[in-house]
Amino acid sequence: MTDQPLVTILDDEPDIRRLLADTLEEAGFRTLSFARATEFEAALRTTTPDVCLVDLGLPDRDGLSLVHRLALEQGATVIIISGRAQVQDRITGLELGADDYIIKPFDPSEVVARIRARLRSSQPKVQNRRIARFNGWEADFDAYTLRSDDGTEGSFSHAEGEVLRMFLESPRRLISRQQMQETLGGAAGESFDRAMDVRISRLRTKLGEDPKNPRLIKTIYGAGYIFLGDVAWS
Amino acid sequence: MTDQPLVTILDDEPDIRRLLADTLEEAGFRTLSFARATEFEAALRTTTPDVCLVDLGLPDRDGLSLVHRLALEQGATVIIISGRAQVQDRITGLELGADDYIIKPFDPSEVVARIRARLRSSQPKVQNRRIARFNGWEADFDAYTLRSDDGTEGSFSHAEGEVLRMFLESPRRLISRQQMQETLGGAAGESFDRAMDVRISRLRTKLGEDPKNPRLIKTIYGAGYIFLGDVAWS
DNA sequence: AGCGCTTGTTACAATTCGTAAGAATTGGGA
DNA sequence: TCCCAATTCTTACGAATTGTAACAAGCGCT
Repeated sequence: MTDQPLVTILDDEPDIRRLLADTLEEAGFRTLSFARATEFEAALRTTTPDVCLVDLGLPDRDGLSLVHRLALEQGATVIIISGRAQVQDRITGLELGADDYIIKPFDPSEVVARIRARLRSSQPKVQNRRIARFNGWEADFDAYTLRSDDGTEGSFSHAEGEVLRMFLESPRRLISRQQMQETLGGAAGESFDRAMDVRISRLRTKLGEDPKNPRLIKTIYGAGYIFLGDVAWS
Repeated sequence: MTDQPLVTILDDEPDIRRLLADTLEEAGFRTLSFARATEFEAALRTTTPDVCLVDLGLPDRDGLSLVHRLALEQGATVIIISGRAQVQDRITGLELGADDYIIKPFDPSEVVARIRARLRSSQPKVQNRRIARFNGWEADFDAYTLRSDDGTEGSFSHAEGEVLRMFLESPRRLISRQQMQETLGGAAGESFDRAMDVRISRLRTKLGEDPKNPRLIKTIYGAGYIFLGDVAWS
């Protein structure tokens, strides 16, 4: 799959084959179409498709046993396309090893989307770091680090991170004290609200805020806090 | 994961939650149910579900952005359950990273079958992968050796390897102390062992970590540990 | 038994974080 | 404008959590 992914189409109706092939190629896939299972199986000996679309109810073979062999024994990714819409049909199809089950009549765009979903899940999952950039700062919520554009690098604790995350998730929006306590798990502690202040105070210090004139975390007297900043998550 | 797969259910309707939980548990899954996205996200910091069922149209958050963060950024397996049956809804859901899209009203048995299909496709990762490379290190779990790119070569013990493997199998994920005790055979209800700390301390030493500023194994006070590193198994 | 390696336990140092207390700030009314 | 009470900020301290060195127990090998 170094190039474009290869999708095979196995269906006895020429119209369906053509519709699928056109849509998929337009979406950037290579396709190979087959009308009969025997042809398809012959081709499998020389090619390894990334996804196999298989129509059930083929004339020359029991579709389900084909799916079973393909999926469970050969480890291929199989999507069933079938006119049989009963729940029981879908369940047996999936239990025989199919990765998805699409009902006719289908929307070609949805087929594309479902193929992409399958390809995605077979890719090695690269976990992105949860990083937020704002006003000259970069907060890494996996590494618990806070880097400034001027080079200073520090770290924040878990409790500080919870507060910072709340701010960064809803910038330029008033966050009431009570709201904070609820989301930050202060279920039992009644005097937890003082702790909140301390967390914010410590966070302000780490962000280099001027106590007289905070630019990022502003206090709204009697209402809560508001975080001013242009946040971009990545 | 070693035990039965864990499925999380996020839906604001209690009846749906109960229906899904009952069916899934009867089918042999462990389940965790949540009514609101914030609770669910809080739990995600300490647990790693195998499959997440997410209802769109939650009151307290935009469901699609949640799916996006879950699926593409955190690499979770997400199945959307939604009352919105339009093709376009399904396509956007899938393109945002969902692995499947089930329409309400659904048949619980089909949900089970689709969950199984997802688990099946993520199975091959538990194969004979015994060598991991990460951030200039190479850990061989057959030879119990640890090689660094700069040439130094050492070995690690079985106990150290257990911890290291846990980290390498879920990088950038918070691993709670309790979770470690459970998977590493420690009996529950035991007086809290400091043994885990010592294992980690020794592992840190072997990885050449700076005690003041660990780069790979970070401690989250009151929560657990997190392993930062780009892991590639072979 | 003797040796080396691994692993758990203990003890003490370091860090985190809530609480308390007093200082500072805000907003409304005299 | 000035004053006062409510609210918020900051600092210090202590309990809980975690790091790590030192010691001891267990195991395999010769």
